[in-house]
Amino acid sequence: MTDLSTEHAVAPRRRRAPRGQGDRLREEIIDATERLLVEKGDQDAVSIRAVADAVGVSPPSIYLHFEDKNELIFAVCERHFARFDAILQAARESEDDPVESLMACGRAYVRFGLENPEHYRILFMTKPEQTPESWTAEKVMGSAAFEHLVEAVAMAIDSIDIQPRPDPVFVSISMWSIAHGITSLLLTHPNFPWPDRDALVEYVLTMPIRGLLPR
Amino acid sequence: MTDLSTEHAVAPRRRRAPRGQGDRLREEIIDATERLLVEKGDQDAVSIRAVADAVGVSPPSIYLHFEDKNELIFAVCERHFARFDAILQAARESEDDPVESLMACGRAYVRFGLENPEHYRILFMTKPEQTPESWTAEKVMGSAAFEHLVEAVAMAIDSIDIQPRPDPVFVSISMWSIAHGITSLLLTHPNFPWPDRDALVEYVLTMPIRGLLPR
DNA sequence: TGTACATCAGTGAACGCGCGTTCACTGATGTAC
DNA sequence: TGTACATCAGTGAACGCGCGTTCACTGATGTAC
Repeated sequence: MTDLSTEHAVAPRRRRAPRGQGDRLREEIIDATERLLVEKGDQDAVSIRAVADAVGVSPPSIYLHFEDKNELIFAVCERHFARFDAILQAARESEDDPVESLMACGRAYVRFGLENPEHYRILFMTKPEQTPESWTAEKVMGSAAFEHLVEAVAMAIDSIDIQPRPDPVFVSISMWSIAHGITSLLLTHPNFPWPDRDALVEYVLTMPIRGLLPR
Repeated sequence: MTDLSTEHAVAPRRRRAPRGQGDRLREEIIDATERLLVEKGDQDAVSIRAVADAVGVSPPSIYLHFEDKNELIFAVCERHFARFDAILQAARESEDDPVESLMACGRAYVRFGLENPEHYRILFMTKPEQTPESWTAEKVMGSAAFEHLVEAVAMAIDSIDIQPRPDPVFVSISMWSIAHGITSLLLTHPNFPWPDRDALVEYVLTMPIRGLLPR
């Protein structure tokens, strides 16, 4: 470590981008922000100055590429939400049986949250006012991720042929809230004497489906 | 409104407490903090200065009664957690049938969260490091509230006589996580196009119990 | 009944901090002539 | 081939802000004599 008085990592001064490639800095800024977010584990600890230091650039340079801090965080969110969706899709396709496929989604959801706590926090646990503008519910609702979930639920429902056929959107939302419940509690109360984590996840994830089965 | 330049409400300067009743200020401070918390709807917006202004006292006076800000927030938490437990207990006793009694608990839980969003946030949605010291999981786990839940679950289980008898603690935790899931999602995503809220709550709360019933 | 004094419940002013953001600028690089 | 110039990717220094907390203090109130 060669830094003298600063608390956070300071990258060596970055070389200026060649003409016409000013946008390269934009990507570097997003990368650094995401890295900081993970390292510090706290959205509030990620300041414009810290990001600038991590990139090896001066604070005002950030403003060449982002309107304000909000927009920067938003960019990070978008990128990670896409990754989140990709992971869920991969899990879904890993199983042939529709019900198993749905369960795989659920497990992947919880795992994503536990492995990316700070991203999960920003995506799903941040109060509305603190969320970057335009990162609204419509965004989530209209997102590929949510559509994919509804699809998976619909296929599971059809495969076990329940009468009367429940609304896949309603069941999807229930599943989402249940997966979110266990994920967020595990994140906020890591020291709680949880029972076996996998068993718990398995149990609660099964519920919305099992509840639908005929008696 | 007669305040001139300050943003938040400033109480008239408070009259000094008579000899031997210095502790009266302590209660007034907790009251004011709680009021501010609800008004501002943001834990971070509650500053020592704002609290002092709300009470009608100078900032250093706070330190006569609390070690630091952390301890002040902690005091507010404790008080509210007790209230929370009382509400759940009342709900539980409002029904005779054990299963109905448990459901009443669940509904009361969700309602408490929605009606006291900022308190709920502090109690259950704050990251471990931000939580006041000693407001640990052991606190929650050992709390009256949790014991009461386990009791209610055990009674419900026994009343419907499931074989083999599931672990009431395990089921309690599942119920908690499910109630928490729907509560916290409703809080963080108020603009999401939720289906009928009561139906949703009813549906997810039923799950952990229905899942236990014999096929 | 009067007064010196200890105690108690506070206060006023200042500390150092890190923050988001703005402003006027600089200096390397490519281009026109 | 040489040079003036516009453009572009940045920079340095400063702004005002609100924060938690500390320090030396004040002045009303009850008590001892």
